[in-house]
Amino acid sequence: FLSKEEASSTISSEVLSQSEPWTVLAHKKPQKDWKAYNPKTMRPPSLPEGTKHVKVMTWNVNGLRALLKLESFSALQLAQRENFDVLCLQETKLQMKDVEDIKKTLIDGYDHSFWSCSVSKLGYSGTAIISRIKPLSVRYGTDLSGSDHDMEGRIVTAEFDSFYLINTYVPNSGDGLKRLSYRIEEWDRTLSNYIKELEKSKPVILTGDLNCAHEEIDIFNPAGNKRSAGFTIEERQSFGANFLDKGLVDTFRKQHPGVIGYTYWGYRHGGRKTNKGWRLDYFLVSESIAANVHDSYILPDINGSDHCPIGLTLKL
Amino acid sequence: FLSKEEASSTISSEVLSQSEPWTVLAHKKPQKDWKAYNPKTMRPPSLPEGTKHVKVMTWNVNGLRALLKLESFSALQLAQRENFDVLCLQETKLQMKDVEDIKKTLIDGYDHSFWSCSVSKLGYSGTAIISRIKPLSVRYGTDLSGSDHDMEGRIVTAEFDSFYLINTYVPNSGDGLKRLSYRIEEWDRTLSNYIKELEKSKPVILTGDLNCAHEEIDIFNPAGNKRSAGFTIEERQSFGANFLDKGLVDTFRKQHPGVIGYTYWGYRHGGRKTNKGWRLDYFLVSESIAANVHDSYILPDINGSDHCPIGLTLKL
DNA sequence: CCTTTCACG
DNA sequence: CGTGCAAGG
Repeated sequence: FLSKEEASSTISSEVLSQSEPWTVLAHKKPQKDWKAYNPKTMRPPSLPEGTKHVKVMTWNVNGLRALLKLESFSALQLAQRENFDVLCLQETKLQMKDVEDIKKTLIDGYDHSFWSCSVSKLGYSGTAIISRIKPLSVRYGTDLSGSDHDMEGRIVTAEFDSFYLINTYVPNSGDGLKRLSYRIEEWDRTLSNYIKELEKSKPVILTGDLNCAHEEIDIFNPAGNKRSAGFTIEERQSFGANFLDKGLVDTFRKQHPGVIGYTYWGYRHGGRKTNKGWRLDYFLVSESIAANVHDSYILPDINGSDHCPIGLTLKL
Repeated sequence: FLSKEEASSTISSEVLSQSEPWTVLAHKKPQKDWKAYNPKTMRPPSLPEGTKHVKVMTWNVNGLRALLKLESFSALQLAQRENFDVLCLQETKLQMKDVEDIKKTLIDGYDHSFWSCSVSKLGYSGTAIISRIKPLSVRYGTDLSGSDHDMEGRIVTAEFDSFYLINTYVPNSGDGLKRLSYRIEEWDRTLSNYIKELEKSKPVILTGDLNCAHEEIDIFNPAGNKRSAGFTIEERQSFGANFLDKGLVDTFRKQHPGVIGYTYWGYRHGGRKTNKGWRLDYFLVSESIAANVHDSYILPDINGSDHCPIGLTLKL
């Protein structure tokens, strides 16, 4: 993973030029005038040389150790291709005891990494921020007083010069929506309040697996998933009320209105092949920096997890 | 598994001519004048055409579904090569719900199969007898009255014209020998009594994973395993008292005195490569038919489990 | 080491 | 379907 040994290897065409799932129609009957997202045609040209900017990527890896075992995947290639400054991970499924070994595999340059692991359930959840820029400060959990009440390793915040970067893995509402009320009344509200506190000093970038497809355009089968975790009306309204209405901008949607861009395809029904996907992973940014977003993009061709990575280029 | 589709395929040299683990010395300092078993040189010539006989094989497969997934293994090839009449399996790790699907994969000719599955712990233990001869009767468990008290699917008996075939997976005494007293006082004694009852009507063949290396010759490191499950003095004495002293003959040992022939190599320390093995799998037969044994043999070159199959050719 | 179940997604 | 755990051997 970001391995030093492979630092001189070239980018493998096997990994980087896959089949193009985003060309598959999102639904048998595409509604209205929606178009499918295509990163090859819909990404803006690179920023002019010398423009000050930061590149952040975020990825729910669904088990980091399993991802690193795949020969088909080299995070080094990802780093070389995307040249990101900061990488946010969710569902690392690491235990604290694994972290030191994983750190050893990071390539040179990404020397600052911050790992939050579940202490209540081993090998569950887990988030991380890996950066080549040293953050001014790092916080685990949402408790501004400093004591960490996030027992499931779901949130890490890194403070940089001009923004806070919050990386979170929002709790899934679960089978039978058993955890729906916790998700909304505890998690979403607490997170929303935490963001408002941080925004008092600096703009915020909220990223990660927010575990909600906000609108019908964000899911392949809206009608059939009205009571599915991640697309209940409760979660969608909470997403609006706690994040968008509080002044965070959904950067992908702002840049690509009417564009279908999924970031998750369940393993269960071979969803990636048929593009039966969901958009669950986001970059939300404070309104004050929304105009600085140069590109909010999706990399649907990166395999190795049921989610794909997404990226944000922000002019500084 | 014994698949119909492959019925016309030839025996793959990949599977059948492996490296020859039996040529590896059993121990750095082989004791006395023990020799390593070599199936290529130590098996008698085939019986003359037309000699009435039965071929029985037995194998602890350590999870039948996993074995069947291996491309390296085709039970058809085993059937073609060994031409067995009856196959006894242990540690199938099947649930009753799996059995019908597994039966469909049996090749033509082996039309009679009898499956015992653990009902107390799913995916644990489990035995089966697969036969091309239809048995006169079949019994699950050791209760002669017929009701089955074997909750762990450890024993199936098939009655044939001239013998009973008992296939068993003897309980492991466990880490810390937690189950040693159950193993000896309950299992071995009950099994011994059951055999004596059956012998009143017909001779008995007892086969399977008896989970005991009887003598020092039957284990690679006797000194280091005196308190290991399967080589405790209690289990070894029980093996002698309950089976050998009661008139059962250890057919491999009778045919091959002073020969090291292991049937199990733990996965944990790559034991198969270094031949750090145990002889845990047996054919014990009633004295009255011991002279009919033509060959009691081991097939150490068959992979796919931590045990290898063993076979018995019995003249009728 | 390897295969099972189980929880979770 | 796939990851990671835990028990069993």
